[in-house]
Amino acid sequence: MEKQTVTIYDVAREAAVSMATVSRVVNGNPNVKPATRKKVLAVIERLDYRPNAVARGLASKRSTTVGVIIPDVTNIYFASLARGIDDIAMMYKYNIILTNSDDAGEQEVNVLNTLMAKQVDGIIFMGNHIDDKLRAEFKRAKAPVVLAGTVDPEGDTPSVNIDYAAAVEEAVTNLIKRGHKKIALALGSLSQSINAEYRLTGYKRALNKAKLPYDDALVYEAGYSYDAGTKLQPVIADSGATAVFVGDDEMAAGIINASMESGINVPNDLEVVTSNDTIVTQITRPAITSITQPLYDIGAVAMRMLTKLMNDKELDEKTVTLPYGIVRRASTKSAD
Amino acid sequence: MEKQTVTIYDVAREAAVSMATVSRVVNGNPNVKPATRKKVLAVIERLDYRPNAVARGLASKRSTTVGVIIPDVTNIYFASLARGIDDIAMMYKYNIILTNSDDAGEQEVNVLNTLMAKQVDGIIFMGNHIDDKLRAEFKRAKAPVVLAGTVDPEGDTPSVNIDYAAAVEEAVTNLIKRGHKKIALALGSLSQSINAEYRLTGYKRALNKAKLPYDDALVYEAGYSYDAGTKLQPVIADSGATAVFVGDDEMAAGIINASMESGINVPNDLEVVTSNDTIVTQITRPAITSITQPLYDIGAVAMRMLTKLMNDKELDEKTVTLPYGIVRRASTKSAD
DNA sequence: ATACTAATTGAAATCGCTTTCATGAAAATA
DNA sequence: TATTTTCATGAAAGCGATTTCAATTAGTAT
Repeated sequence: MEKQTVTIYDVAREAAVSMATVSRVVNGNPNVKPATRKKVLAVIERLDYRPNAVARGLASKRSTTVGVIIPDVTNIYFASLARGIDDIAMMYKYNIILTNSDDAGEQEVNVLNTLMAKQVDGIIFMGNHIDDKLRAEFKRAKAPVVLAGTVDPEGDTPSVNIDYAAAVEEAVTNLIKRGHKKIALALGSLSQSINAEYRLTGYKRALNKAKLPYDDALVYEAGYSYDAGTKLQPVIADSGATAVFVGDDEMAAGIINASMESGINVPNDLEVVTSNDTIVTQITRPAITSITQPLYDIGAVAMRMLTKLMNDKELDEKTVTLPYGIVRRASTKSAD
Repeated sequence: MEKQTVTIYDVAREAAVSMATVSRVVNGNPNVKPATRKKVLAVIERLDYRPNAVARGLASKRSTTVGVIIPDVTNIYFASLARGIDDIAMMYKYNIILTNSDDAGEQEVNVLNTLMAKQVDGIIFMGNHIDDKLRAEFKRAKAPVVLAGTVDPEGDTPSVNIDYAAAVEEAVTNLIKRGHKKIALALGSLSQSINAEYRLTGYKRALNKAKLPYDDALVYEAGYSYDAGTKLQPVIADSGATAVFVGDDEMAAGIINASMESGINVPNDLEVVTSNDTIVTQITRPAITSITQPLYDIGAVAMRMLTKLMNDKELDEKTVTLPYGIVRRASTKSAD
């Protein structure tokens, strides 16, 4: 009792025209006499004909589908970018094949390959690190790739980001201005270039400018999770740091809650600044001062760039840097 | 300078076999002499041949792609389900076309149709409400549909859920046991059946059992967001309720924070219980007592059911009800 | 009317793969 | 050794569209 599918051929027959003509009206090709168009449209309506996108993809070599590689959908930061991506994609009539990579290099390469096999017209990649293997795959891919919220120090792949180094530098400088001498830096893995080459750089620049010594021991590599934050807190407390810049909001929440519970007051004993301005920063008590990023827009702009690339248009700029901000909340003392 | 694509035909020629044979080795068909297989594999390797999934899909009428309709990826609850879905999908070699519907009926129907046009082999639907139109589309679709974390009172569509009514009943009963007489119920729209027909039912059952009067005025329809919670809090405070059951974690967080800030102590003046046990429940202070749901598993099980359906197998049970729990945290006083 | 250009159509080739069916070769049975 | 079966393989017909190119019609200017 398989449901019967109506094909372009059925429409052509019923409307007494050729498949070519049906194809034209379906695709809005103007070279069709209005009367013919009307007739075909009527048959399409009557037969409830829906073009088969797969057949169309094979014939036209365009799938109107783009691949999106994301470390983990349940990560609000990346999910927010994904939302921006999908909205713009939908606006341009593209669909999204979404796959989680867990930030694992091997998995990323795999996923990239299955996406290419599915003939996606383009790819948006999100991740915390890009290694040579991945870069090689990007080059090899015949579909354009755009990075969203993802840095590649090599910079040959188009990307959309904020200036992480500058943002961290500014945030840390604010802390320094308020008199802090020992400022901890709580990040994810330093093997990820966003940490090693951007956040750490911004941190060091701020110290340098203020002629404060850089101390390795104040830089922590932990996971990007609430639990990682709670576990890291005692270590930070022992270090004697009076402020901490954190690379992830949930981790910051963990640090704050663990601090308060062990009698360390935030912000009086420890000021905390975080990176992503997700809803988490508003939920904690105290709420968390944070770098603000136009998350949705990072995704949206990346997708816009990709549509250009997919239509063989030139990009105005290969590396788009969106503005960031800093919003002060209760986890830091009032400025100056 | 278009990159040249290697087709099955090229491989066949180079290996001096027919396309059929190449197809067989690519698909792991056992009817190929080992020597031949080896030879073909070598050519595939040398030419770096990758089967075109679109062509394959057209020929075989299976796209190894499933559509996933989600209200909003940035909603942790649904994103968690999506993660479970994707992991299992990947395990079975399926890819996910993910689209946001914003819970809007019209958009849901649209999306469903473009998914069908893309020839997805199956669909997983998540949403807060299913109306007749949508149900009709499900029937019309020739691909199987499974609901994840989504109730349909009509119950003809296979689905995976927890027993929301029972969970709410238990949670509210716990509150009643601790002496509460006026318990507020903060939900999303009552036009959504999960609220109107399940949560509200569970709430009423608990009251009934305890012979407490049901009062319309204690049931609130708000949005599922942090801000909705902060806005709703003063209203709840005015109602004289001493406890509240909330349908969404972020909303619960808003209620808690607003309460504490206006001098209403949680749990002493107001006990709060929420529904989804997302990370938010651990981040707030006090942390929130919550119904626990196996979010990841709901998605995973739904995807497993879908794979069966896609392979024309019978389902053991059409409606799967996974176990829920209740985890006590600081937003309620210690039981009994 | 006549010739010429522009606007509409249709025929047929493709897109890259799967799959059925026929066939020759090799293995098993008599 | 003759006869069946079983294995491996290839030829070719789709799958359901797009797209090129030629043919036909309609329009417009002599």
